[in-house]
Amino acid sequence: MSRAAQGMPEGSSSDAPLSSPVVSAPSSQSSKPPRVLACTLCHQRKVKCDHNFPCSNCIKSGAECVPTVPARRRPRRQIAKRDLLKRLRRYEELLLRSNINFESLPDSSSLVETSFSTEVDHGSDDDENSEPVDGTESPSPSATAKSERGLSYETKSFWHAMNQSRDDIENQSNCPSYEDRETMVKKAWEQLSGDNILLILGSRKTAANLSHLHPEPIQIFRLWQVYLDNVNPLIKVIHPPSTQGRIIEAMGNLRQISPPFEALLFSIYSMAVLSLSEEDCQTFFDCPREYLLSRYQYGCQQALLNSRFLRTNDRECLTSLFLYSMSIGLSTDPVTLSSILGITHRIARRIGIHNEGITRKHDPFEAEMRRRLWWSFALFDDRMGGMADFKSASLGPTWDCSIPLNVNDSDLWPHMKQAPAARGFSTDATHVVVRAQIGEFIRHSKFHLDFTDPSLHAVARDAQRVEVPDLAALEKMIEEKYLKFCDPDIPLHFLTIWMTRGHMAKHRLVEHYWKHDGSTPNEAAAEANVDATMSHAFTMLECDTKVMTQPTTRGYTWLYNFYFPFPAYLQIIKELRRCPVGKHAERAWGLMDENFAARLSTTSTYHSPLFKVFATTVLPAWDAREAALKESGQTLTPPAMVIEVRKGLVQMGQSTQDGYFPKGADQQPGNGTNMNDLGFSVSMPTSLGINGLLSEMSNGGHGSHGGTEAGIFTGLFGQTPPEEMNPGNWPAMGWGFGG
DNA sequence: AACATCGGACTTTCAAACGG
DNA sequence: CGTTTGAAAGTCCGATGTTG
Repeated sequence: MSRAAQGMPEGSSSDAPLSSPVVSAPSSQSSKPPRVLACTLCHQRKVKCDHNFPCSNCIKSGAECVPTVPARRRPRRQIAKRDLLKRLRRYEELLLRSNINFESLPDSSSLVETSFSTEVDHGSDDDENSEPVDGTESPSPSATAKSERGLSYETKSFWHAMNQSRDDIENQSNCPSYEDRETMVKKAWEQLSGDNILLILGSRKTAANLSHLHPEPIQIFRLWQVYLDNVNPLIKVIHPPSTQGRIIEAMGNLRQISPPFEALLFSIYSMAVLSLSEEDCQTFFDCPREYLLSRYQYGCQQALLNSRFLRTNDRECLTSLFLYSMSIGLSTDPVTLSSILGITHRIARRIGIHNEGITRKHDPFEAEMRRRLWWSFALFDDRMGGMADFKSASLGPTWDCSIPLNVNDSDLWPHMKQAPAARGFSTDATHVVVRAQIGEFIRHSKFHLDFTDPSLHAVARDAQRVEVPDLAALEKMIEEKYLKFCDPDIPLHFLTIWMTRGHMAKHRLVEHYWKHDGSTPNEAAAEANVDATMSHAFTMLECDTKVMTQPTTRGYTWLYNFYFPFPAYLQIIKELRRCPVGKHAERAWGLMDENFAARLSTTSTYHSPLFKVFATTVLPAWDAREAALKESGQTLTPPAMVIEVRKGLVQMGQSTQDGYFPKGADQQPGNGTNMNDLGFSVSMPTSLGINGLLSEMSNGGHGSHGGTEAGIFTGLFGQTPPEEMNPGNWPAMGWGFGG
């Protein structure tokens, strides 16, 4: 056995890899060739690595060869010294007891204490994320802030409470304070778990070098520009003026980026690619969109692992996790995504970005970025929760994070002393502020809570702002305070105007269902109900079509792919089945046809279970209309939507004569479908197709009905045989559609 | 038989201690 | 400030287990 060769990086000399060599001693200025570490897989498997990239082992096993970055060297442990001194003191005691004379060390007991403190200091040595506790971990008790509504949402500190009752004896001793103990306990947990807790995105013992996954500098800049154009205006979780310089700096040395910032970079790339079309990706990057997306999402995963994101206190790391979650949103199912968002939610709450009391302890810039992140997260989480039939998503009354300020990016700067005043006109942040305003109302509203968690009514009552008593008042306020200042010629403003109006219509529709459970006193009232619901549904479709057909807002559709207006379709189809040639029919078919053309007609695939559900919802309504008109001797040309849908069914190998609900249509295991291709926005396993669509209905708007109606629709359809999905049966199945 | 896992012997690195 | 020390980091052999 040639042990002499062990530990020698054999590939480190002439045959060093062309890319991704890892320098283990960056501080060294010597001309020594950089040390190349074994790749993560060889390291983990404890086998000889040839130090090439990719290495022969990885090539052989078909694994991705990920170079290792050297672990941060931990300071030496002081514990041995402490043990020695402790032991020495014990032996001295024994000598004393045995009446043996000896020369004692001067005050060895104090030395023990000293070294104990030293040990505490070194306890957290290796945690890259153990950045200074910035007030987020253990809020000072004196600062238990009351929110502007008089309610305190900040929790008491158990450790501090213990400290309050500390007796004098303990005060006099050299015992660490309870706050110190809290830190010690936390650090001990970190030491105990090491890096083996990285269970979510995989686990590895060593950090990976990701420099080879970054695009070329010019492409980094292009992706950043795409992010600024398409993504940032809709969520505002990154502050461009202060981030751009850091990106340029990072481009200079991609190997020295801090893990959280690297995660942020990859999340920016991922979101930028998400917002681009296939053609754009080919034109700008000469690569398939799918390839770019998975490459940068993989980079983001690895960077998050390097950042130890599960233990992070870093707002930017959390931002990366949020953006990463969004970027996978269109290619995974809502249940999985909702679970991942659950982790994000837990981290966010641990950091305290939902809590105004904690947020206000930060400088105005950081506080504002925390609010923007929380609101974007809460709205998205709520949307995904709704689609996953998870009723207790983020949008509830149990937190007090303020609405982001309506300010321009140039009004904010890191370490600013005074928070900027909100502008009285439209700004860079208007879109997110309007979304938050609606979310703020919805999360306290009775109809929302009745559909999510009625036990929170008392909390909502205490916190509800009186100045916005109902949806009509909210709509008026939003129109006058924000939309009035929007210029429809500016794409973002155009989007803000029409999406807001569409979402308001959706909330009115939901509220209507909540108020009117189907029992109407007379014919006239029933007619008025139908008129109202149809009017809301029409508005939803009109607004959605406006946005989806506007070429200048094409870059923004990535977000609104999550919001297919299925509630409108269901409401309209239900009414058309009831009354195929009624007063609403003409307009209804026209609007659905236009919306279908804007949302779905470009699809080339008809193999989705969601398409089947859509088809089997629409076609019976058209057949009913045809039959009714035939009776009166009229003939009709079917709208393009009906022709397309029929064509799609034929392509699927299903004849309409076989019935609209082919056997097992929704029961094929593992038949995942990317609904983005259909404009439905999510990919989901077949078995989730119906619920997903239903939650689309439940949540077709603003992401404000987390789990609201989803459960109701699931209750209606979740376990029912396909035949019972006939919209004609809806009213009989427990939920009042007003019929 | 081929491949994967992992204990542990061994080497390398470098922060801290030491000594002049 | 150069040298020494020794703990931490890194390498990978070879025994053993698993799989096809």
